[in-house]
Amino acid sequence: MTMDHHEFKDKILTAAAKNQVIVFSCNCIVWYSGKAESYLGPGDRLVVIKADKTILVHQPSGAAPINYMKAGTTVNVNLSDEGEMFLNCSNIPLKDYLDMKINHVHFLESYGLEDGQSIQIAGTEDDMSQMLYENPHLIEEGFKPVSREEQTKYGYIDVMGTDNEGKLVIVECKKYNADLSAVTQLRRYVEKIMASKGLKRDAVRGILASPKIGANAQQMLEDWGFEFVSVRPPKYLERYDKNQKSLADF
Amino acid sequence: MTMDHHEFKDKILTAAAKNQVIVFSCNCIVWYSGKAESYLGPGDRLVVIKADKTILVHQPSGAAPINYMKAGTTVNVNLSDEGEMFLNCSNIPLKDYLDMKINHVHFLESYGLEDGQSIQIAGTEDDMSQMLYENPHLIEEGFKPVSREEQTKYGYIDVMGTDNEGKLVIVECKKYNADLSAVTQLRRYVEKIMASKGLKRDAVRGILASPKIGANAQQMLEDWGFEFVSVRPPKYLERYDKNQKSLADF
DNA sequence: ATATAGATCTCGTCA
DNA sequence: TGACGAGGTCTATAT
Repeated sequence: MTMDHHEFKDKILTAAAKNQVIVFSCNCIVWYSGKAESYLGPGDRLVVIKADKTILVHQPSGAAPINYMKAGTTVNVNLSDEGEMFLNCSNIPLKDYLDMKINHVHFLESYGLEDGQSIQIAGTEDDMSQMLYENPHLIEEGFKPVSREEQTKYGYIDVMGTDNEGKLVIVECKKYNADLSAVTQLRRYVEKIMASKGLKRDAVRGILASPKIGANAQQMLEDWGFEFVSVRPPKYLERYDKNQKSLADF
Repeated sequence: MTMDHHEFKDKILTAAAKNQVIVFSCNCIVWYSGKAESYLGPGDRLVVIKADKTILVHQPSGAAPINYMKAGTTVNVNLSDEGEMFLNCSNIPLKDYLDMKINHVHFLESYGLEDGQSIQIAGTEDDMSQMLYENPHLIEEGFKPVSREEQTKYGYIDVMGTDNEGKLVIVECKKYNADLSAVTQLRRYVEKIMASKGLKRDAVRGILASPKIGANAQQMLEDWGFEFVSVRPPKYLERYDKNQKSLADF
């Protein structure tokens, strides 16, 4: 495909005005200025301009965009007298600027995409805290949950309850590996509760519930008198088989 | 553009075999199973298959992909007897599976992208800690930095030094707003140093250096006897003007 | 491989 | 709008 600069400019501006999703591949140089500044030398990239004017610049490898602009960006194409082409993007409220010198366009497509669907996810930390709330014996025998996802001034405590001696128990759960920040997070909640209820340290138990915990995190947990309970994340829906038998389970 | 299933399958597999970057727009349903499970009902999406077999599924809005697969994924296209088409992606080592029922393809392009460039970024937290190391008066008069980015057993301490009384000072810097986790992070470092050097609490000062700090974080900081120093993130390169005069500065 | 922390994090949620 | 925390975070770096 050959595409001259004027054709590129026309296609971009027309599609952008219609809030189409635009994608093109090109050889380019990229400058960004805003919360940080960056420069990316010449190379081939894939550029996406979304319906909400989110802009993504992707290299041929890697999951994350190498450069991007948030939704609400203004897009312009400018041609210089010397025959150079620039894609100039600005988001004034955010003080973000992204500029590309486009040396060569490999292809360009645009289309009006319609999608009102929201994703449904199972197996999150929220599912895990719900599992613990509904199956308190997974923490220990005698544990009585009182609240879940308590997002008050005490903090966003996953599960709170009492043990068989009536002592307050605060549970922080992690889906995967519990690390140092998980321990400090638990500690922060315990201290908030202590302060707000005027309790002493030995009147509150802190429990970190996760599949596993790192050695350093374990040490810090013990140093602070907290406990670790090994809990597997909730069993997800069965992987649907090749006949899609269980697709309807969603 | 009209494209039948066999043509789609052929184009995908051919381009994937050549490690081209593939992008197509389609109406589809998406299932994911791996670290979690998800379902996304029918809608229009943009799908990218990169040279390293990273796969991204994007909705028309938003910066983040709604589904993705990490590099090294195996891609297949399967046609059912009933005329249905599926893009089946699997990453066996990661136990990740992504499957799409593709109802209609709006467009498809692929191209062999070459890009050996690495991005250059200014204005990161690392730049900020370097600025403080080289301009210690920004912390306070008499501050003498000793180490930077100390990633030893003591932790990843941004800047460490001594004040004009010879007391140990630990600085944690944040580019933007310092929040509760920044305070607990600082606290963790101070405690590690205290423990490793056998120092008492009043022998170590902890300073949080950032442009601003939240009210709750400020309170926690004071509760723990730490200090806040207002520091602006490093001045970036001047925004290049419209004549690209300063582009060569990179 | 694991551990640790930053990120122009993004995204959702709630006061 | 800001604050707070989760994320299939991703990515880079060090051990």
